[in-house]
Amino acid sequence: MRAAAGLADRDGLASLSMRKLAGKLGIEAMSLYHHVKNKDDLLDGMVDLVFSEINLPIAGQDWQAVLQDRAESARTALTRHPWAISIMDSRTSPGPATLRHQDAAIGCLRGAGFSIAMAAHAMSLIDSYVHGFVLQEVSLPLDDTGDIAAATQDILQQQPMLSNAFPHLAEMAAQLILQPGYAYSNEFPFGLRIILRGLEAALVEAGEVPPQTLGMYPS
Amino acid sequence: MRAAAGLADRDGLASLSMRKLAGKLGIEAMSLYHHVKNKDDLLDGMVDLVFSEINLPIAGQDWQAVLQDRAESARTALTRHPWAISIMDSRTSPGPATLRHQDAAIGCLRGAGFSIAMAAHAMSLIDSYVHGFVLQEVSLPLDDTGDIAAATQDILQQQPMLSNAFPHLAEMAAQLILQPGYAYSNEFPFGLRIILRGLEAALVEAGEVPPQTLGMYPS
DNA sequence: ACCTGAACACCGTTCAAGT
DNA sequence: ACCTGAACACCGTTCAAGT
Repeated sequence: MRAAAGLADRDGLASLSMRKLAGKLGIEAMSLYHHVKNKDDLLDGMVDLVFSEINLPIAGQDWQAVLQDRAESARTALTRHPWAISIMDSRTSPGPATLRHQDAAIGCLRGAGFSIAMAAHAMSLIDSYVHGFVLQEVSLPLDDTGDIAAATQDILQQQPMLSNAFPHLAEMAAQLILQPGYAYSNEFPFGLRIILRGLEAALVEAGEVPPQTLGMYPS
Repeated sequence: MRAAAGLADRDGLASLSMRKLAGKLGIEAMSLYHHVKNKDDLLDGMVDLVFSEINLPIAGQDWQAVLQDRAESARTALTRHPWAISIMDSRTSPGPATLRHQDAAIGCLRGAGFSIAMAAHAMSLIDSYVHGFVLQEVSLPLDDTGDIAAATQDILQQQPMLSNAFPHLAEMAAQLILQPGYAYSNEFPFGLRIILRGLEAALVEAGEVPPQTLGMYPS
């Protein structure tokens, strides 16, 4: 699994083949089938390996800290293995690390007073945001220095009419994206903060957390 | 493009090949290369086709209605073509429908008083949520009736120890997911509402919308 | 139990040749 | 301009055979 993840990290998921993986391990391709059922089974294992790199939520911490650390840690692991996000949700048989992680997260929320339904709401919202953000982040056309400006300028220069046809996109490109120091990654905390605050408000509305404890969670 | 999307809708993206697409069109595989540069070019066109099915935001509407309709319409189009979400963000050359859509959305936000930075924040947050939600939604192991209960029970029964090792997952499965009538799709509005409310609050904090107009947007 | 070579049914794409 | 057949360098996987 580690060898497979390493190859996918370096060359991309598309160029990971049973033959190349075997080559890296110094064996023949067919020998792999004694350790995994098929390539799908290999991908299952690789995804579970990534999940094992995400911080395990710690019971007893306040729920906002748990969700924030979980979101940031998941994002770190998923950007370290850019191939993971495109296959993790479509794996139908979750591995042990995946199950352990989800169970711990739900446990923290339940311990903090979340109802089952509200915990499901919260997990869906956070996971959707994190997965969707990473999905966009890992597929940005960055150059070697991690800069998006060059690629953006390429698109704009391919069609000089573009600035006229799409004035708002052109404005955003010129005044924000092409500015030195802009990085899409920095958009992450804004959305995460809005989501955590929103969950806090929803909890109070649902009467699942006493309003007077709100002061505990600086926002 | 329409033929390619139809094949991918029916048989999945993995089984879409240049040879099969040509067969469906009654020509030889190599003839396709006179209409697209390569398979990547074909995928670009397919993604742009999906974008063309998303409602174009209408200038002048209030921004919450625009963002909500955009989110729901995007989700509809993306679930109609389940293969799209896995490739749409990694396309590096956006097509005309894609650019037109993004430009119109930014225009609506700018017209409603959003700064450029805040519009970028809002687009990133909404798109991350919608894409991430659909990414999870389209890869759920649903049976023919669209029910997830069977698959969930399969996982639980594969490992009877599972309920002991992962009590919170087991509880959520038994008391929520396996209940008749539960559908993951119904989680969508909860997160969307939290995000729209949060953006409203962020706008007011940033002084980009006068607080007294808040009454216009029922939440 | 673990590994191997040959083979099968596929891929995307190039190229020279047709109309 | 548009299409075609043969060919090349790949795939995942099966199977019978080895140690």
